[in-house]
This record gives sequence, C-alpha cells and structure tokens, in this order.
Amino acid sequence: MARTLKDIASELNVSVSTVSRVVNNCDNVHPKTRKRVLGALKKYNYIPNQVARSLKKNYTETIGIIIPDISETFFAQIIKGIDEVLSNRNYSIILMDSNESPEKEEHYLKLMFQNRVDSLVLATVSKEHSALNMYISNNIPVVFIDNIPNLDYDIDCVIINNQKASIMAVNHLIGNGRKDIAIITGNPLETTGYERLEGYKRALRQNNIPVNSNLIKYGNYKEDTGYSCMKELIEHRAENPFNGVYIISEKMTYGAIKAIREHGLTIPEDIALVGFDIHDKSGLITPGITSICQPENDIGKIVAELIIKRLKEKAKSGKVSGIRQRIILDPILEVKVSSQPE
Amino acid sequence: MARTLKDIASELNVSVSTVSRVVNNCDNVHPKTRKRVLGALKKYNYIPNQVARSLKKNYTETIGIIIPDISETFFAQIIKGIDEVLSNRNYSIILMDSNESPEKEEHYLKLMFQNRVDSLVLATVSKEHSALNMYISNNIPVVFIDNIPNLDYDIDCVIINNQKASIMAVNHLIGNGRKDIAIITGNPLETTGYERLEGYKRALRQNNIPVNSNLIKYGNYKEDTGYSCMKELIEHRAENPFNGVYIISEKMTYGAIKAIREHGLTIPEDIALVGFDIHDKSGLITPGITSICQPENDIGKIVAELIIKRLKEKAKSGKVSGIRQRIILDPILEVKVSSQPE
DNA sequence: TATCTACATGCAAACGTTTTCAGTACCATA
DNA sequence: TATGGTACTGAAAACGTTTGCATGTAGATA
Repeated sequence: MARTLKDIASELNVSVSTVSRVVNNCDNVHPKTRKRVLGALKKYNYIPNQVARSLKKNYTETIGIIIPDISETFFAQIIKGIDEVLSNRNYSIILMDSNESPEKEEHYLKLMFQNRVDSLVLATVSKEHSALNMYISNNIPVVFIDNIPNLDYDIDCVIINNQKASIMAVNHLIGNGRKDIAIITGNPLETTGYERLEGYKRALRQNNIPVNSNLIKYGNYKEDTGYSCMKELIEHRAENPFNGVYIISEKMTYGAIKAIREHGLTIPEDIALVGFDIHDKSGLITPGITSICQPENDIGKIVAELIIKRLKEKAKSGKVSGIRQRIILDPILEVKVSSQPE
Repeated sequence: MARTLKDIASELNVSVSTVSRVVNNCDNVHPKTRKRVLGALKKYNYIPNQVARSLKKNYTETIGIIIPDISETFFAQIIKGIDEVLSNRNYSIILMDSNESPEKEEHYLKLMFQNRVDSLVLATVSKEHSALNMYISNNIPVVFIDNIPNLDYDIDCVIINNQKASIMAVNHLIGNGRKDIAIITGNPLETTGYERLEGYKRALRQNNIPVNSNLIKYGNYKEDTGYSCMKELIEHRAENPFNGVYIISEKMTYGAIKAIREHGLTIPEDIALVGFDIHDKSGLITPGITSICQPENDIGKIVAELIIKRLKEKAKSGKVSGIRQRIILDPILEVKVSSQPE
C-alpha cells in the first residue's frame, strides 16, 4: 500500500511536485497527467499526511478546547456547536478536560501549545494566566467562554449578559409575589460570580427591596455547596425569612433542591426557585424547574466563526489584528412550575 | 522570543543535536553544557514543536475518539475516564462527534487518519466499515466501545455484558411481582440491540414466562421512539396487558415516561419500569428511576490501558500483535422507586 | 610518554509535505 | 522562420525535529 507522495510519484514516473499539485487541486497540471495521478491516488487510497503538511505550512488545522468538565451539558453543547461549524472546514478539535483543576489547566495549556493548535478556546478555572503569554506572543488567537479572567490586555470572549440573567430571574420571582429572595452565587472574585450577584442586587434595588446580606450565600458551583448553602439559609429562616431563591449554577441548583426537600419544604409553595442551566427537555423533574438558560449552541457557533475570522486576519496580515471582541448574548428564562405564585 | 532548537543552539554556540539531547533528557551530555542549555531553554520558554517531532518519530502522541453524541453523559464520562489515564502520559485527544450520522462518521474516520492519530476509539453508528481498512492495514489499533460491528476479523472492544444486563433487569421486575413485561429495544441487527433483546427473552424463559412478541417494540435509541413505542404498548393494553417495562436506552426511557404520564398511568403502580443509563445522582426525578447503569469511568480507563498496551506492542515489534480482546464488564442495577411492587 | 577507552559533541540525513524557481516544449503570431 | 508567450513539469530547499555516525578530547592505564 503506497503511502506517500513519493510512492505515487515514482509509480507514475512523475515528480512529487506534480502529485502534490493534483492532491491540492492546483492549476497548471495537464488534464491527462491529472487523470493518471488521480487514478493512482484512488488506487492506493492515498490520504495526505497532515503532520508533514502542518510542519511545512506552519498551521495545523487544529483548534484546542480546554474546559473544566465535559460531563456538564453546558460545555458539551458548546462543543457540539463549535464542531458543527469547524468540521465543515476540515478543522479538528483537540479536547482537554481540566476537571476544575488550575494545575491541570496550566499543564494542558502547555500541551496544547506543544501541539501547535491554531487557536484556543478556554473556559478557565484559574486566577493565574501567565501561561497564556505564549499564545499571545505567538499570535495564536484565544477565545474565552463562560468566565473572563482579569487581564491587562484585551481578549476575545463569548459569554452571556450575566447581570441581565439575574435581573430576569429576580424580576420574575418578584412578579410572582416573592419579595424576600435569597441567592446562592459563585466566587465574587470571578467575573461570572460577580456579575450575577450584581444583577441580583440591581434588580432588588430597582424594586425598592433592600438587599439583605444574610440572604447571600457563596458556593463554588458544585452540588455539595448548593446543598450546604441552602441548608444554612433554611436553618436561619426564623431571623432571615425568605420565600424565593435564585441559584446561579446547575449543580448547585440540584444540591439546593435536595436540601429543601430534606427539610420537608415544598417548591414552589414554601420557596419559589429559579435555577441555572437546567436541561430537562423531557420534563422529568417535578416540579419543573424554572431556569436561566444559555444558548449553548449559538455560543459554540459564534466562537467558531470568531476563530475563523481571526485566522483569516492572521493569514492575511501575519498578525491577529482587529479589535478584540466581547460578544455578549442574551440569557433565556424558561418558566416552569418551581417559581409559580403560592 | 526564541522558538526552535536552532535558535537556542546558535545562541549558545552549540549544535542543535546537543540541545535536542538536553530537551529529551538523553545521557552523554556534559553536566556543564546541560546546565547552560537548560538555562537558555527556560529563559526563552522553549516548548518543543510536536508537529516536527511527530513527523520524525512517526507517531503523534494523539488518539482519536469518534462518538455519536458528546452530550450523552454516557460518552462524556467515558471520555473523562480515557483522559484521566492518557493525559498523564502526555497524550492528547482529538474528539469528533458524528451526531449519529454514518456519513459524518466516515468523513471523520478519514480526517482522523489524515491527522495520523496513534490509535482510534470508535462508537460506531454505521453498518459499513470499509473505511476502517486503512487503520487495520496501517497497524493503527482500534478499540470499539458501546457497539460492536460485524467484521470478519478480530477487534478490540470494551463493552458491557448486555445479555446479563437484561437478565438483571427482567429478573428484578419478576422478583417484584411483575409477570407481563414489555421491552423497548434497539435495532436487533446491531449487537447492542440484539444482545439486550436476547437477554430479555432468556430471563423470561428461565422463569417459565412465555415471550409475547406483541410486547416487544423496536426503537432507535432516541427519545421520540421511546415515546411512540410506549404509546403503542399502552394503546394495545387491552389485548396485550403488561405491568412492567424495560427500556434499553436513556433517551428512550425519558420518552417512555412521558407517554406513560400523558396516559394518566402511574409508575410503579400501573407500570413498573427499569431504564438504562439513567444518571440522576441528585435524585431529582420522581419517582426515582430504577436503571441499568454502565461503569463509564472504568470503561474509559480500560480503553486507555488497552491502547497503551497495543502501542507498546507496536513499538516493540513494529506490529499490533497479540490476540484482540473483548473486554466485557458487568452492568449495574440501581434500584429506586420506579420498579417497586404495587 | 604512548595507547586506549569512554565520554562529549557535531554533522548530516531523514521524516512527508509545499512552493519557488527554472527550465522545457509547444503553439500562435508576425 | 524567428519570436514570444503560455502551459506544464521537475529540482531542490525548507519546515523543526531526531539520531546514527564520525570526530575530538580528556583521563586512565601500561
């Protein structure tokens, strides 16, 4: 089985260049020659060696994705969106799952660079982003999703309007007659956690409801902290009563519901609840959970388009030029039963 | 910013070979030289070019994974398992999502080969596997998961004992007092669908219950067919009564539950139900769904270990030798409420 | 001191492509 | 027939590594 251009070339007594030109559909090769070569390519089932090609052309047609947890539907759907757009253009995706670990993330940043990905999509879990310097200084476009780090240079990112998400959630609860609304949020030092908390406060103020700091609990996005935060809230219910709660991550929402049930309280009668990123298309969870949702598929597609744009720029001018973009999408409020009036 | 071995070498007035030897930790380089080189590598933050390395060494330290749907927890968890093992060894994963399309799968098989992955993990959705020939004839180890194709040569695969899974499910229902048990299965021309159906029949026979072909429905693993199959079953309930059902995929289980609810029937009182691959760690679905579960994380790890083994063989003898393995794991029955006695 | 060994280093080829450059052959035009 | 242009082809360098081989040098031994 012939494997390389050289094999095909010597088989046909033509030069490697000619075969290469046929493979790449260049002009200036005689129709007759082209036909012969195409025949041989098919006969030997030739498939080009992308590794050699990449070395020569100085790009790999590969993009890297580093995310904290592929088993979260949110990230899986984003990847599907990216894949949809990129696979048509023969790009391949190298995927790494940092498992919420900053150390692993840093290791993967190096490994991705070593693989010379053309571009990187990053949902960071780290506070420290010096490893990104090699991407920046080598003109490799980076796109952030989900969480934006605090950097002193501009970056591309595709996120949702987190303040707006909270405002929608809180206004919805207020509209359904709840005034005492608790929040379980994330780390306020990260943009995601910060913005969602800010939106919550803004919505309360706009409705002339005082912000009660005892009703603000900080978790880490994972299920157990959702559980413990809700437990605390319930146990101090006498001093700090509340009849609505807004939880800013999928897993924390699950934990919180568990805690509410364990305390024998009912949703929405005792506590009206709005969650985040709840995917229950088949309506199996009862009561149905009202939730802020993100347009994952759109995010993925937009990320892919942005990357393509950046790579085109780079191909043209040699640099990633253009002003970096913060693309901010609108969240969606999916209303179900968990937030209904008493 | 120096980028290549050459840059570092000329900076220090040593040869490229010497720098390469330091990078790769070879012996026979003078401690003093090594120190100088290490200093420069650090100073310039050198990261080797995997593309060039791959071309020379004829392997890429890359493995390909093609699956039908990354948003299914089952596949996501397998990938996490593979990643856990492989990332320690500096392997990278190239992921492609065939989106249940045989055409896309075939395209991806070519693209993966073009990328010269060292090994391939495939959850196939196709009946046609000629595209695999290039892997076989080029000695690239392939591991099947989830579904085994009918090939005339031996293949490596890691799956669960599907007959046993069905036997566990059906015996459980019988033990809980159900005798008239329906099944919603997959395409019996695929091993997965076939084996799960066979197990169902065997379990009934072992319990001296006649197999009623009117209680066997064939879906395609997706939600809507679960729904329609269950609807059919319910509508012919007068002629073919049943009080238990076993459904062999996650999404079909959801669809079936939806249909049962729409008909005003209750689980488990009217119909006791055992599903498949239901991941509801937080117990949000009520009633809790009894389900056959697969040890995804183990599957992933075993797949990774198998690949490593094959690649070692290949490195030694130049061929993927050794007898191909069918590694068959035990399914797990997670008992919750949906299958309880009346 | 002469010889031998072991260590340290560099040279150059090779991996499979792409692409520039130069060259050849052919055809049309004047 | 001479001239010019066009269409086609091939040689060779380059991409950034690894590695076999040759070479050189230093220390040890006789």
